[in-house]
Amino acid sequence: MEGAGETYTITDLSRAFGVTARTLRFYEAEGLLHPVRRGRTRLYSRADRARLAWVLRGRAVGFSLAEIRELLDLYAPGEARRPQLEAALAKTVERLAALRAQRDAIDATVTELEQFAATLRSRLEGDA
Amino acid sequence: MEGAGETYTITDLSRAFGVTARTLRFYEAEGLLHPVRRGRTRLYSRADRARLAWVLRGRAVGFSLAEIRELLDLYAPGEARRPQLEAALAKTVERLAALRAQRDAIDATVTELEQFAATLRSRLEGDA
DNA sequence: GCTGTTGTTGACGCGAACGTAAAGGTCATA
DNA sequence: TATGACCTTTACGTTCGCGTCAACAACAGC
Repeated sequence: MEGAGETYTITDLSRAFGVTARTLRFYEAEGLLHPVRRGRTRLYSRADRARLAWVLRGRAVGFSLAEIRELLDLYAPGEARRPQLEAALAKTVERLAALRAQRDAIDATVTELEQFAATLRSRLEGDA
Repeated sequence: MEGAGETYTITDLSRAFGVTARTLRFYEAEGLLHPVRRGRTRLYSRADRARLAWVLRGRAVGFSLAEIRELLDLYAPGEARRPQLEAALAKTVERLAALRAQRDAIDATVTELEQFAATLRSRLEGDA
């Protein structure tokens, strides 16, 4: 019974998520992560791990780091007054709409690529 | 009965698609569009229009311009020999897999954001 | 004590996707 | 003819998301 849950070094996390240490330091500089320090070295908590997972998924779906930071800040209100809750809800709804639109665009592209693949296959067969 | 179908000026197209003329010239320099010239000024055909639509949708779903150019080139084979058809098919299948993965990531994020929105709403209601 | 591994903070570099002048051609219209 | 609208090329500037040294500290093992 030492402290409060596991901690991770920067290489632990970088390996676990397939990013470089540089990336993690950059994310910290951009306000996306806030690891504590033991001396000078960074110690990442499980909360930091979860935040990182969020960051990477956000990035994968096309959010900019600035947008991701916004969303993360909405997630960690601390003390949340009504107008801020409303603002958070509004922004969240906004993001949802954008994400759904993006998914629709992807679906449309997938459909077209599937058709293209089908014509390619038929041309290959007819050539056999 | 003049020529072969409508043509568009650079501002026609930029307005129609909500991009700047600079963007269209840039896409041409990158080999994504190939408008003909009347004198020095660019004339875009309906085929160019369709290509542009493809480019913008590709960009919206996260493709780089280089990837988009690849796909466009696959679409316009001219004379297609078997190994090139096979290569085109392979790349297309690859893109499809990537797109489906991205869509899944988006779905997961949408789900989480919906839950977050729900908790925000309940906190706002309980506060009423 | 030396080497190696892992960590740190700058600071400069880079590719992608354009933005933004700068300097000028062409055409219509007043 | 000159004023403006629209087009051109050339070329440097900018933002984002890191990569890549450089120079140093801290600790482990031989």
